[in-house]
Amino acid sequence: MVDMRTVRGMRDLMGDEMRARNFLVSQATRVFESFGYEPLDSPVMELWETLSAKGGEDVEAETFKFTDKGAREVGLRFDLTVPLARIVASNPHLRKPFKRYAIGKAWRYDRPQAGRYREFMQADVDIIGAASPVADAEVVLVALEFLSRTLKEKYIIKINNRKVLKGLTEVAGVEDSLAHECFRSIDKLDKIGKDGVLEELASRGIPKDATQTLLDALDIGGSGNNALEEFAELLANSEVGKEGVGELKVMSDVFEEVGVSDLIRFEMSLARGLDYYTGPVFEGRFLGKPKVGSILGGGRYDHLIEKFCGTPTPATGISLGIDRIIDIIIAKGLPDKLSKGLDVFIAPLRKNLASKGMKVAIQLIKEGMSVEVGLLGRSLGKLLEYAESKGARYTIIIGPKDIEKNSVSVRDMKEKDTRQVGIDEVVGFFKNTEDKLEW
RNA sequence: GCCUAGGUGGUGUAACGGCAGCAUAAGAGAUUGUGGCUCUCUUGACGGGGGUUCGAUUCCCCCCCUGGGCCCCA
Repeated sequence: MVDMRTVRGMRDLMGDEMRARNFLVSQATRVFESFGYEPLDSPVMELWETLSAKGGEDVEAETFKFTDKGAREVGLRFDLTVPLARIVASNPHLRKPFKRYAIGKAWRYDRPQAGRYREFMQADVDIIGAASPVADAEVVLVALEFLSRTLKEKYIIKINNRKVLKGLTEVAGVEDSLAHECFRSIDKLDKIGKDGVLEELASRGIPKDATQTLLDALDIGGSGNNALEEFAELLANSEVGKEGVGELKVMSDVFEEVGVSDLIRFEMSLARGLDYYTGPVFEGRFLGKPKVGSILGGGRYDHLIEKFCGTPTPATGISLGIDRIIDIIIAKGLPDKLSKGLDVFIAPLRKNLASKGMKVAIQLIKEGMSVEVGLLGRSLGKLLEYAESKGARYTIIIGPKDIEKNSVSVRDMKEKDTRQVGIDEVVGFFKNTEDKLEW
């Protein structure tokens, strides 16, 4: 027997899970196109040199990296942003702003846990060449629109700014060399609480007189401009801090105007990944039952493209974690319309009547209906049972007696009512009952 | 990579150092033209490898996988 397991951390998507993913991908595509983003795809594999451009030893540890048969060092992409940066850098004449979306798989050599897979799908929008925080606000609005159509409730997007965090360390008197250690600790607030952060800060060598300022800052947060006023107050003596707050203010004004402020929280404890972001950062959370970690993340990365081509290029973007959202949607129970079954099942009662069945099926399919023809030559009872299990609204029975009369039997599976319909009038029959078919 | 709890048919579970049982799903039939009930039958499991033992699914060790935590989350 062949070993039939999947590779660690990777999964097959069947039935409802795949229906959920198709739904999410189609919704994401629709939303992205609505906002004027252009589709883009790129190889799942990149040269190792490209993937490592972001720097950091951790990248290597968490990448599927190997040597191909031509002795090239390659790896599976760990996000959709690095490939984008490569493409933008190698196409310097793209008209700006370049707004593109990409939906595809990425791979990370992580330890698998609930909601954390080694192969997962991301849906990404990015804006290249726009330095204004309005661009940052836009990608957040794209994500909000997607969430309102899919999860509908119980979600929030947290926002902060790397410049605000930098300012915070200045105000608190933390050395630059410890700044990243510091961010890493306070980012864990949700997970380990204030006391935990305090311990973390101490163990990472943050001076005691600095920790009080940092801890107080963790309380700052909320929706709308009021929270930002507190940010500004705290960072009054930091130029970079004030700059960061100013950017958030621009974003906040957009959210106020659009009327989505209650879905946004500005939080000083949000840091996200290191090295990579230069300005606003975002993270989305689902507040309901299955805890799956962040469901989206993103931010501004104004220096990444420069690393490839030397040309300073502002950029911002956001990534939706499709696999985690699949898990949420499955747990919530799939909406009926996603699991909607067949419009019509066709039950030939003799094998030699299958061709008649196919003929009728094709006619209905051309009308846009979903139709399946029974292929196993089972008894009528079994065929009806199967039709029911596939959610068929109607079953068309084709047996010798029907053919004698040049007709078929159309059974309404809900009403359990069967009537004779001429074999050439089937399409017309369903056109007239079209309003009954709730598509 | 580290710590920790687990792993029995597709799914959910039971038992035991000595025949691995139940439920459900799936397939066939009772019923070769009108389903969902019922009845009968069938298929299908001890994650893998080593050790202790007359005998291991059970006890021990290693590995793999899953969940939780840590590290990390580009």
